[in-house]
Amino acid sequence: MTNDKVRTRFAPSPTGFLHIGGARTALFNWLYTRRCGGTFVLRIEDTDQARSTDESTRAILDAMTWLGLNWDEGPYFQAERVGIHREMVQKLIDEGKAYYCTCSPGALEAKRKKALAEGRKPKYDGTCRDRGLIRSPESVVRFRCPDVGVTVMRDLIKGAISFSNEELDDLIIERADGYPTYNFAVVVDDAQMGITHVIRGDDHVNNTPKQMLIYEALGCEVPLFGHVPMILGSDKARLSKRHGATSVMAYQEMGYLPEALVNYLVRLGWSHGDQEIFTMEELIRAFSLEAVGKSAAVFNPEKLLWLNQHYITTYPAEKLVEVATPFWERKGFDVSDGGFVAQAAANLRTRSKTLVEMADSGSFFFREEVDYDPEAAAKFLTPEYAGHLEAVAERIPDIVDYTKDGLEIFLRALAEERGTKLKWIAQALRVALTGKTVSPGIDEVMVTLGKERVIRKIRRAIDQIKAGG
RNA sequence: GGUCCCAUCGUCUAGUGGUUAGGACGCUGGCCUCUCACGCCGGAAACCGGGGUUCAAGCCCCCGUGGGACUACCA
Repeated sequence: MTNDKVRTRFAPSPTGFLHIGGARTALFNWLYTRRCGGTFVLRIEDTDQARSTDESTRAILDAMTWLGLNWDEGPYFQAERVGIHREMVQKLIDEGKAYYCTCSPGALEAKRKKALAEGRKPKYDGTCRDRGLIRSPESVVRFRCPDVGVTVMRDLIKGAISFSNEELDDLIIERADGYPTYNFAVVVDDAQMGITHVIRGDDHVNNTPKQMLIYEALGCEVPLFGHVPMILGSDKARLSKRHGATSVMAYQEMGYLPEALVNYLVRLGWSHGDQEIFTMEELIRAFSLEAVGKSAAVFNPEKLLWLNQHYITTYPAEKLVEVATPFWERKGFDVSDGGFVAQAAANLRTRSKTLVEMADSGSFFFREEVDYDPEAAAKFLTPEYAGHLEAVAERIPDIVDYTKDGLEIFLRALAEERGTKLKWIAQALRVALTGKTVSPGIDEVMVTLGKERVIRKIRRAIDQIKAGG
């Protein structure tokens, strides 16, 4: 499978953030390339001067970096390459394979509408095809498409697809402003950059025959194509903002781990037997385009959440601290004690689906004053439990084995001594220490908080009981 | 409208002519248990329809139906 001649590319247009669909396309390209030991090129398709922004370019690069999708060449900027594009346009004109056209957009639009209304196909009628026009300020350049014959694409994912050339249009390859259009620029750039495998979204399938014809007209070798299926929203419509977050970086902000997103995305449309969890190394070894499915997939946030929780619970401790810290910092907490943050994260990891959730549910670790949940307090911060709390606070200084196991033994013994059950003491303590009836194991919480903080919190809870009467 | 693509549990999918149609998320019953999670054991849940081909079809062929993409001087 190793083939270091393989050259792939990811070519986003910088008109917005990197979205989920683009990320998966980039991921498939990346995996395929790494699997082959080839070269992954990044090219920014910014020929649409009006919509492209530097901010978008930076956001796309950031997102790819966050996901771990490094590129070997680039980023190249398509707009900087217009010289080459124009040269190639001129070459086609000189060879009679392209021609100037002065049909106005308005006239074209009218013809399209009329054709549609009459049930005919809205195809360029070839008005300027043989007029032998020369360049003028309002002229565009059209590619002369053969009107007979068949173009067949052997897609790496979808298999052979054939198109009858008769259906193809004399598409515009250079606009009146002198900039190339997508279908032309992409061919010139891919050819010139020696791209061997074009892996992209399957919304490009219908563009492919036109592009293949341009490769041939240019005298360039046609690359191999692999069209990956779209990602849909829950209503089966193409994934968009109204289905929720679609920007990759939005997931970082919501407390997702890049490993989770990568793992989720790769399984959308690709599978390897029954395996659900993959490391990057495993993916690189197992990935293949043949195993990519042909049908569109619906984005399922629940499964992403499950994977995220899986990665949070299994992340190496040091990395977990690293990614979790900013979320507490953002809430204004003191995160200077790395060991303390690490313990808090360790206590919370199995019960957090996202880092945001982890930061929220673990706020009590960082707050001196406990925020008592009214219902919890009403139930457990009562005179009935004050004695238990008092006993715990009094005995803590003398506990030698202040560990999870040691505390469990201590609390059980105390419960027996006081003629109650562990659960009642645990719940009262839980509310005293965390303010809630739901938290990590009470012994773990006590260990993480440390004797002093625990005693202070218990005292404050007792005061609260006395005050509340 | 035309061209092209697609079709197994609600969702992601395994399956390449003979399977009790498997796994995962979610849902759900139970166990574990100081709460909540985690974990473990169990359950409900699918081959879009109709014709062929074949001894045998989820798998092959045809026709429907449904969904999607494209049909720009956007990419």
